[in-house]
Amino acid sequence: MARKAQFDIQQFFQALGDNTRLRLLNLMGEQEVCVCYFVEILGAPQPKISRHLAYLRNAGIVSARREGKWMHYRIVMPPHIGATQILRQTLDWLNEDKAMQTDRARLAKACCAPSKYDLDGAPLPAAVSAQSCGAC
Amino acid sequence: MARKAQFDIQQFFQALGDNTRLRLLNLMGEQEVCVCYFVEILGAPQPKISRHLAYLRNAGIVSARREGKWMHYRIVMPPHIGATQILRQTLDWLNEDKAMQTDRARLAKACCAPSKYDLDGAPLPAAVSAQSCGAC
DNA sequence: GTGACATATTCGTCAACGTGAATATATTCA
DNA sequence: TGAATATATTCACGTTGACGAATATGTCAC
Repeated sequence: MARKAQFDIQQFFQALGDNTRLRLLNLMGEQEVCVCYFVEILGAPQPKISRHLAYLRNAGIVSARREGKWMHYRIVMPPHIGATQILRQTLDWLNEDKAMQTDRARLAKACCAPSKYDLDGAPLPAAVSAQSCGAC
Repeated sequence: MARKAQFDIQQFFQALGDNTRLRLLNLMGEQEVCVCYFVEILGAPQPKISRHLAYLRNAGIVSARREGKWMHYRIVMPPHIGATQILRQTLDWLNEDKAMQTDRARLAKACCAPSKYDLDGAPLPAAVSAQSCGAC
């Protein structure tokens, strides 16, 4: 018993109906991102980020992976192809938004920026570590 | 001043995050539908239907047209193409749901069914009146 | 005008959500 | 073991949303 709940349309859209969560999804895009970058880039208190990530996880939209002290979150495409397409469409939509572009730009150069959260040693997002980060 | 507010992503998804509203959108599909059919088919109190329709209207997803005593609602595709595609995708998704199919089937034959709301004389949905409703 | 009908709005209540502050848990290092 | 760091959870509070019940508005027929 206590089976994993079936994917819920209503819950899916509710999860997308918050700007903070949209910003998180926008930053994840196709890559895995460490929580500390969310905190740094959104400039929001860490518990707030954590709660929204838990909400997304509970809705089945993201999954988490622990790596030492750090937690990595990534988007997991829904089991339903329609939902997957909607999610991709949404990410494309966010791509066009000015503020969202700024967020992504800040993530791209986060490996160079000092921060109050001290990201030295924090795991880099996949896309950043894959390239050599020319800005450094 | 008091310009029409810009289309809001967050509000858009919030509007989709309720099952009653999803049922309403599913019934509208591409056609215009009279409120009395919503009340009849959803089997919900009329004020509840009206409030959800107002919510959708406020989010810019549907528009209303008065025809005598009756109000017709229809989906109005959002000004942003990405939102339009998401909305279409959502309608396709709903199309696959069993309960949503039942709702649409009941709308299709609503012109034949007697009802406590007495739909005699109520305006028929466009798709129903266009065809000759073979079931009658 | 009055009455009947279709729809919209208001009111009160309750649950869900978003938030900051504080605290708890988990992991690593010494 | 204990300290330091990263993340999660809890608590209290204000806001929003969904709801049933009651009421208001708008339109038509007479």
